[in-house]
Amino acid sequence: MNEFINYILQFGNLNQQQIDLITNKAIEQELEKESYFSEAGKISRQVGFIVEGVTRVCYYNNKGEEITKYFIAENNLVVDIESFDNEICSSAYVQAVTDCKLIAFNKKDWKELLATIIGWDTIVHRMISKALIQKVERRSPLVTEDATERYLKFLEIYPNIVNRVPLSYIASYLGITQSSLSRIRKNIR
Amino acid sequence: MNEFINYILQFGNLNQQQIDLITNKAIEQELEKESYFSEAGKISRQVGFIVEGVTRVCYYNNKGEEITKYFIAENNLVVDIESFDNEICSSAYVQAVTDCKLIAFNKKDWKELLATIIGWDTIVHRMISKALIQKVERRSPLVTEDATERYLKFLEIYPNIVNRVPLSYIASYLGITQSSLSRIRKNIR
DNA sequence: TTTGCTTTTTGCCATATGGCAACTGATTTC
DNA sequence: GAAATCAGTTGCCATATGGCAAAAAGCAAA
Repeated sequence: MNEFINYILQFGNLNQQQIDLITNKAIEQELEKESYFSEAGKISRQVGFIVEGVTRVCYYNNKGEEITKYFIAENNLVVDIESFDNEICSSAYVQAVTDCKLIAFNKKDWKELLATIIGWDTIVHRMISKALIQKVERRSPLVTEDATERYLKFLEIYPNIVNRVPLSYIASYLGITQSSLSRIRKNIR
Repeated sequence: MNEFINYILQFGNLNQQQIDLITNKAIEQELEKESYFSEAGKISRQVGFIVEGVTRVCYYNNKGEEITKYFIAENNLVVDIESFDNEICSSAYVQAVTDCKLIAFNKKDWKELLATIIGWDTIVHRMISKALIQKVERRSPLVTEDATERYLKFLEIYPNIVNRVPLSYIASYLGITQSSLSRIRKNIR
């Protein structure tokens, strides 16, 4: 739980009482490898924070290929914000890539906290904005770079997850085939 | 100005008095083709809304190539939110691709509005979030598709700007060379 | 119209990546 | 320990895209 408190305090100040309110609503949750935190076609009803493990957001393109849109590892929020906020169906899956431990809030509690704690909405907006900006900044450069550079960039951005996720997931994140990625890795060493 | 009012009212309600407050702070501004709304290395100090014209956000990669990160056309906010909010230097240019008319707010006025108008902060957060989500959703699929599909997707997303921007900008947006894009266009017809 | 300038198209060849299938190596299951 | 399974690697060849330079087309100024 400390990790989460530290995380949110990066974005604004809260007193102990407020922190306790938040902590009381938090549900510790385990997510088994391969299982889903939220699914395409359903409305996302939880906000999560990853304490341990790696997840990914993925979807299927019109050729039926599974595409990894991004990875989310420890100490990050995990929420399909568009689905959660607007109560519309999600278009992507959030899947545990390894066994995960998370802290989660259901929608009712989350709303209650927003209504109760002065300044919590600002903190939330900052957290969400930062996460969204990060997604753009990470994904965008991939479009214009060749496969090797993309992979190197992936290593920079996610230094701790290369050895924890299947090659095929990384390949689909980078927009190349698994074979190509395998060859690229050989050439880098 | 009406376009802007309609735009913000999509994200929440405001009474006439509040709208007037906003309108009074708004500065109508023209931006000549090729000139910059904000520049890399500087802190962005304005929030803009495009009434007419097309802009793009671009930067230079480590090979010195100019990359178009995205286009922003009429009826959209234009702001480097990370730079504006956190007062850090921007890493990208916002450039007029055609002559533009915009409505702009300087930082002081913008802050004043946020402090004065109840609910304005929520509206702003919604506008920004939506814009950010849109950026992710538009840019992300490009990574995994081939050049022709990217171009078709570009046409869908930006139906009204193909003929208003140089081919080279579109090519750099799609992460392909201008020659390739030219050939792709030939094949599509 | 002519001239000059910019943008777009095209040709030629090189190279990166894809597609597919076989192979290897590690891990699990019986 | 043998067999099955799964993830990753490799080989072979096809194809898309890049790099570069020249040609063509479009556009604006004189």
